Formats: sequence, C-alpha cells, structure tokens
Amino acid sequence: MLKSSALETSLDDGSAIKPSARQRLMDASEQLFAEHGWNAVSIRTIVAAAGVNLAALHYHFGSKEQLLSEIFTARAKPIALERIRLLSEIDLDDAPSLERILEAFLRPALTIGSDVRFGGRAFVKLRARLATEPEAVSRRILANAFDESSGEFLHALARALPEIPQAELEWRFHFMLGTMFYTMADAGRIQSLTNGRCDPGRVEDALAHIIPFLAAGFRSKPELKSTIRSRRRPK
Amino acid sequence: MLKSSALETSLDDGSAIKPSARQRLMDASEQLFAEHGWNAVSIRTIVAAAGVNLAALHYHFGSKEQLLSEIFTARAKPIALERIRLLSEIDLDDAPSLERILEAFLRPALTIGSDVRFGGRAFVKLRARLATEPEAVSRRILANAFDESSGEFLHALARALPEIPQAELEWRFHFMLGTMFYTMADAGRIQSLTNGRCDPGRVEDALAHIIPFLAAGFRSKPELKSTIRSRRRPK
DNA sequence: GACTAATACAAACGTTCGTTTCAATAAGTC
DNA sequence: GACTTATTGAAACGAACGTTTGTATTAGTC
Repeated sequence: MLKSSALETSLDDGSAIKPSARQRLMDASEQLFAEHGWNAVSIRTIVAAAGVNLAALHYHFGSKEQLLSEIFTARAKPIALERIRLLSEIDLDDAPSLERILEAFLRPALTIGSDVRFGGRAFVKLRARLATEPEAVSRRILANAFDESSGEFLHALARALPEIPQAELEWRFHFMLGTMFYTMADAGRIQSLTNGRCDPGRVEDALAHIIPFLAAGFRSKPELKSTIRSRRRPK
Repeated sequence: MLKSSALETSLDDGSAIKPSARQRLMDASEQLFAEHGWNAVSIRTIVAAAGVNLAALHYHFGSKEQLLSEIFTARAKPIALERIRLLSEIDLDDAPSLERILEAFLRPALTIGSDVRFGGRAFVKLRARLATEPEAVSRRILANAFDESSGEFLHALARALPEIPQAELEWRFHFMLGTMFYTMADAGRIQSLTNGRCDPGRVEDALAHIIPFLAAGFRSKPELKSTIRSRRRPK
C-alpha cells in the first residue's frame, strides 16, 4: 500500500520521479487508444498498464470518454498552435508558397507527439482513427480542436491559388485531409503491398513525398464540368 | 410463430417475397456496421433490425466475425471484378490514359453497393472504416479482397507513367488510397467546414473532382531528395 | 496531535456482450 | 404418417464492460 509513495520519495533525489497517477493514466491510455482504438481498450487494461487502481480513472477523469477528451485536447492544442505559428511566418499578401502552406499544415500533424515517450506516434495514429470514427462524440472533439485552424488554412490556400474557385479548393482540402489521415493512420496496407519499401511511419520520407504530390493536385487547372460523366453515358 | 413463413407464402404471387433470415441478417448488419462500426453494434441490435431470433445469427454465420467476413467478401468481389473489367478495356501497351486508370480504380469503389437497398452507401462506408481499423482481423479481410487487384493497378500506373520511379509511384498509390477512403467514409468534416457546399456523398461530384486532382499529383515530376528536409535543418 | 481535503484501494454494482443449449416447429423424403 | 433435416424459439451461460460505493491511507493546515 505504501509502494507507490515509497518509490516516489526514494527516487526524488533527481534521478527519475515516478509521474503522478493522472499522468500515467494519460500516457498509458494514449498509447493503448492509438494502438487498438477507443472501444477496443477497456479501462481495466488502461489501469493495469498505468499501474493504478481502477477507481483512480474515474476519480481523475470522471469517465472513459472524458479521459479521451482530455488526452486529445492536451495534444491538439500544441499542434494547432504550431500550425498557426508556421503559417504566420508566410507572407500571404505576396503570392505565398503553396508548398510552405502545405508543410505548415502537415508537419505539426505528423510530428508532434512523436518520439517523446512510449511508442512515439501514438497520438498521431489516435487522431487519424478518430477522424474516420463514425461516432458523433469523436468527431465533435476533433472538430472543436481543429476546425478553426482549418478555416485559416483554407483562406491561405485561396491566397496562394487565386485562380482556383472556392468550391474546388474545398474539395482539394478534403482530399488533403484524407491523404494526411491515411498516412497518419499507418495502417500497414502499403507496407505489405510494397514489401516495406513505402513506410508512412518514416515521417520525413512521407512529408517529402506528400507535399509535392498535394501541391501538384492543388495547382492543377479545374476541369470543365461533366467531362467524366459524359464518357460513361453510353454504358 | 408461423408469422414469417405465412408471410412468405402469402406473398409469393410475385409482388414482394420476404427475404430469408440469412439475407435479412446480412442486409441489416451491413447497414449497422457501416453506420456505427463493427465493435459498436451488438448482435442483439442486428437481430432486432433483421427481425430474426438471436440464435439465427449463429446458426447461419457461426460468429459475429464470420458475419462481417461474409458480408465483406460478398460485396468486395463485384468491386474487384468491375475494376479489372474497366482496366481491361484500357490498352496498356500504348500510353494508357492515367485518368481512365484512376476512374477504373475509383468508380467501382465509390459506387458499387450504393442505392440498392437501405441507406445506399452502407458498404462504401463500411469498407472505408475497415481500412483504418487497427485490428488485424479487419485488415486481413480487406487485404485478401483487394491486394491482388491493387497490384495490377500499380502495374498499370507504371505503364502510364514510365518516367516516375517505382518507389514514388507506390507512395502516390498510398496517397490515392487515403483520398479514396476518406471520401468513402464521408465523415462529415468537410461538410461542416464548408456549410454543405462540398459533400463527398454526391459520388459523381466526388469523382469529377478527385480524378483530376489525383492525376495531377501522379504526373508531377518527382522532387530531388531532401528539398524539404534541408529547409528545416536550421530550426 | 486533531481536523480536513485529496487520493488510493478492494469489492461490488447492474448491464451488456458474444455465445450456447435444448426443445419446438417447419419443410422435405420415403 | 414416420423419419430426417433445416430452421426457429426462449432462456440462460460466463465473461467483460463502465461505473459506483465505502473505507483506508496520505498530505497539508492549524
């Protein structure tokens, strides 16, 4: 019963303080949620990994859902801030660089939360999972955290690509989100298809490929309507 | 207790035969899985929606997982076949059209299974969900169904774009998958961001925008290495 | 040292999960 | 009609779920 406190005090000579139960719960659940999804991880698994009592989770967070929400906002804020910071370094009034805007949007999403503790890309994967989760609660958390900065980037893209209609830009922004989330999810599909040659887990590799790809898509001239539809009419 | 068979025989004058319990289970669970995900839907919800007994599910399918597997393969086969059919109509030996290859890959995925019964895009969404599901079982089902045709399309793309290195092509194929799945998932994020102007649920709209976007990305000249990396070194 | 608030603990709560059992019924065969 | 097979029915199984309860322990204040 004295175990944890004894350990904590015996180590506070500066070498390695054992984190608080609250922090350990957040760390453990972030990793587990990312690895297996929210529904698939029970709170008993979490408290076992964190080494705390079952009731501690509800004491500190109130509910499993609130735990997810707190983890998410704690991670999301630095990402949104870094995005805005990188964006603010770009002069939007003078034909801003599309590539720099894309990197300002993508790099924080793919890197922040990596290689800090545990398995590294835990939060990155978790976020990608939530983005395609059907439950309303997941999407609400996500929208609250990122919709504002997304609006700013749409505006920046409009400045960089004045000849692209707004509606077209919104579609392409949607496509960019899909590319980003799928890369973040690191689902293993492409690794198995290419025998590991293509690995979205190598973040710098991924960024180096994704930015030129998306930039070309964004810059392409919008097609005249129904070029696609008309071709299949005879069928 | 005689309800179902009485209903069935009384209607078999050709007007509307009540489908078998097995079929009703597949229809109901396809919709429910697509809407809420596999874990989130209990088999009691399914049998209630299908109007059958709880034991009927295990009688016909053996397990919940097997039910998912059968639904998936039943839908996936027509998609893979239609992809191959569309691809076979393209002459790969003579500078094949990139746009046609992309359409052959994307259109079956976005359309097949739509507007047949129920809510229409059920299977399309379900498949997108499984693609980002972390559980191994989901991905195994998906890989079995589609990896073969994916390989053929990678080959076709290499024919259409001989100047793009194989590794680059694989990355771009990965990005295409992300764009496709996110559009199929129809997560609602972009609708709320654009007040409904951009709606991935309108399939022909989506195809008309996604194909030129991806084609431009695929055609773009591969960047020299480390253009991106070198810029952030000072940081 | 007494009092108070914060945290930890073990145990149980009621519910829901996927699955199984076994008897009852329907349909098919001879 | 007897016999066999296919399907359905109601009920229960054990396990796991998120959550709550009540008590013990710690830490801080006077």
